[in-house]
Amino acid sequence: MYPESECFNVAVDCIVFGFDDDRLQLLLVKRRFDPCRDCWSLMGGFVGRDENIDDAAARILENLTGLRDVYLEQLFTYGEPDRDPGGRVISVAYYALIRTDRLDSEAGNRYSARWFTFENLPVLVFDHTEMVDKAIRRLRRKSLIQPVGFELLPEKFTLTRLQKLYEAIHHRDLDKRNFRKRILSMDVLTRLDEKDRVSSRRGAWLYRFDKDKYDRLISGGDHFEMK
Amino acid sequence: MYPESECFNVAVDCIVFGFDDDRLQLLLVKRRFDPCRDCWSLMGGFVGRDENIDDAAARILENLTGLRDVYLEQLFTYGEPDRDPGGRVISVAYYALIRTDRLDSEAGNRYSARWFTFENLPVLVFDHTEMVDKAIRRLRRKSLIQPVGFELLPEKFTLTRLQKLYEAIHHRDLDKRNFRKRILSMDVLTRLDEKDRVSSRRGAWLYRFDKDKYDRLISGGDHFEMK
DNA sequence: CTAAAAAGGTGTAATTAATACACTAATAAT
DNA sequence: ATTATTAGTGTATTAATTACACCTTTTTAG
Repeated sequence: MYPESECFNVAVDCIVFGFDDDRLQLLLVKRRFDPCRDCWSLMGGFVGRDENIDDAAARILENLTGLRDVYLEQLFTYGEPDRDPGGRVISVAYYALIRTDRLDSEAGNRYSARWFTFENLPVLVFDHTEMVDKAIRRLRRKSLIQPVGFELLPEKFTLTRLQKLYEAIHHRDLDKRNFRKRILSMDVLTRLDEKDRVSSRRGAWLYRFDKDKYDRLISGGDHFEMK
Repeated sequence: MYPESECFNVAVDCIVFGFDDDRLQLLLVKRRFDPCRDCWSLMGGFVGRDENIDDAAARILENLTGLRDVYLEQLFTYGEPDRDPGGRVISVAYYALIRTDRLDSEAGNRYSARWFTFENLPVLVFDHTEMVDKAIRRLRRKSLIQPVGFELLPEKFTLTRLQKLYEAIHHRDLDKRNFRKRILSMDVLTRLDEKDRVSSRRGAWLYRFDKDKYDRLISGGDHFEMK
């Protein structure tokens, strides 16, 4: 500890994205303590004494969702002196991409967690709306150049569903043929010998993201790119 | 202050980019205190009690360079528990783009500051090399989609010099005609009635970046893009 | 049993953007 | 007057992106 220097509470806040009902969703909790008790908020918590910040984010997320090994990326650090009326807290925001089908709803209940679509976001405490805003912009950019979208889908998915995901993230319609042409031409998916018959009478092929193929793409000097 | 929570020293480290001699340069300081006294390091300092983190970065940068109103962008927060052997410090890294011609060399001397090219970087303390690495990647990406490059040039510059800057940032040669075509087609530069005769017998037109034109470009729904 | 409904799946032509490329112009120094 | 040096300019080729429409498969309802 450098004694001549000031000392701050450091927290982590998690922007938790999910994909359900063909919409991008956000998992929010109701604060259980003052200030702003009962307001909607991002899931957060304090960093521990000897804890790495990434680990703190993962711990807090596991607490909320019951999930480990989730895609988690540091977003930005918020440090306005008066951002939290309860005292000065410097907060490192992370965003997470989770598969809603894996969610442990038990865990969520403890925190009165609820999914919200982006069209329906409630007012959030402090600067959390700003955090969400930055997170969605980051996700949009990132999803174009890295295969992060798959983190939001179940292991097996149809191309239509993948397209709906990109449409939800970017909030615009895509052409079916061009979309398929592009994603298939990169050769990062494996088609399974299995069809999904839930959303279609005819049945649609199921695919999974193939990390090995992706690694080969990259080491060949190419990029993942979904413009 | 949330008393149940831990408390951390929070610092800021600045990755300071300059452009001189047709090369991208980095301003480093020699640490004047332990641990790692006399090692090369990024310029850093602690955040003050009621100080906004951006302001802390600006203060530290002004201390080093004598410059205000410098382009400064938060990069990433580093919080490994043992990243600083002198004690746990969470550091918010910023990168700055400065015009080397405006630099107050007096200020720099106080910190034994020196410019280094990227081919010649010394070993840096702690995780500072990682910070630099992230900063250059961010600058590369950012310079393609926002007009941040101009922050590294004097007010007035020739197109050749602007091209050299992009070449230095991206570390690859660009085609002169294609480069000019592109930058001029966006109409964000104003050509002055003035020529630079330092680097050429014939003289080259001087230009300046025109914020108004840029704003018009953006509000017209277009983007700055130097692919 | 056949018609209708609903999603799956496919290819090509037109347009636009990116790239490659080489000479003349102006001026200062010799 | 010649040479050396950087400035400045346009076009043709190639590659990438976009726009666009029909047939297939299967279930359900009449």
